[in-house]
Amino acid sequence: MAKPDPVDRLARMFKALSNPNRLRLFMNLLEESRLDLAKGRTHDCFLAKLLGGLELGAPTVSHHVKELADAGLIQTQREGKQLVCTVDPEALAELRAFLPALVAAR
Amino acid sequence: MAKPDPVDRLARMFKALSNPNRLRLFMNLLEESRLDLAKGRTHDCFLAKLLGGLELGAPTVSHHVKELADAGLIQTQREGKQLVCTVDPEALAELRAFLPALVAAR
DNA sequence: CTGATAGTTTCTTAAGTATCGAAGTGTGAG
DNA sequence: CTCACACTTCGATACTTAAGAAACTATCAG
Repeated sequence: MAKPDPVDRLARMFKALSNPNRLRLFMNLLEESRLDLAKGRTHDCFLAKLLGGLELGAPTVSHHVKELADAGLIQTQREGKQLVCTVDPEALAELRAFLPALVAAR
Repeated sequence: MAKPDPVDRLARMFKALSNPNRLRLFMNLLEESRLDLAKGRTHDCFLAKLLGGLELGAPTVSHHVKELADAGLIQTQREGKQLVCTVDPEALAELRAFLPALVAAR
């Protein structure tokens, strides 16, 4: 119903990553995911951890996380007092699908 | 002088790709590049060709192309009456560099 | 229940964006 | 020189965004 156009979906993700602070949040999450995987744990982490030195107010972070979630890049779920964030594998797949074009070009 | 932070540069590129029409323009350029490569020609094409069915006014396209160029994704050069656009290989490299994180996660 | 912690909602403000119409610039053809 | 073509610049308009302050909600410890 919304807009199933794949290009629009992709643009939506890029928009979510177009803000430096949001991009950093997402990259922190990716990094945490890798670390957790290395340790054999599940790849997710809660909000405060994502901040990693960013100087942002709580409302702003909340807003950014929502944007990432709306774009489909991450999933969130409450766990006690904390909000656990997880990278969405499907979104990663879509992003990767954009790359062949990049790799083929050159 | 400006802001050499690589994350900021990346965010800048994502911003340039965050508008559906601009993303389509860029993808068209990538596609043209591949075709031209296949034919042994240089991988670039001029503006009108980029439109590929998009219904945008000339000023809007001009603006979008400028955005892509400012973000470092493409390079432009005048050739007679036309503006020739070329994908910037360095930008592609930077985008690709973002992917290892994507691939490693999962 | 009380308090503390973690995150959310609402509202506001300043700044940025997308698009187009109208007018302007550069180039080549005749 | 004149004209048409391809693109650019300059508004103007309508819309979106980033950020935080203040107030709110949810969860847990004691």
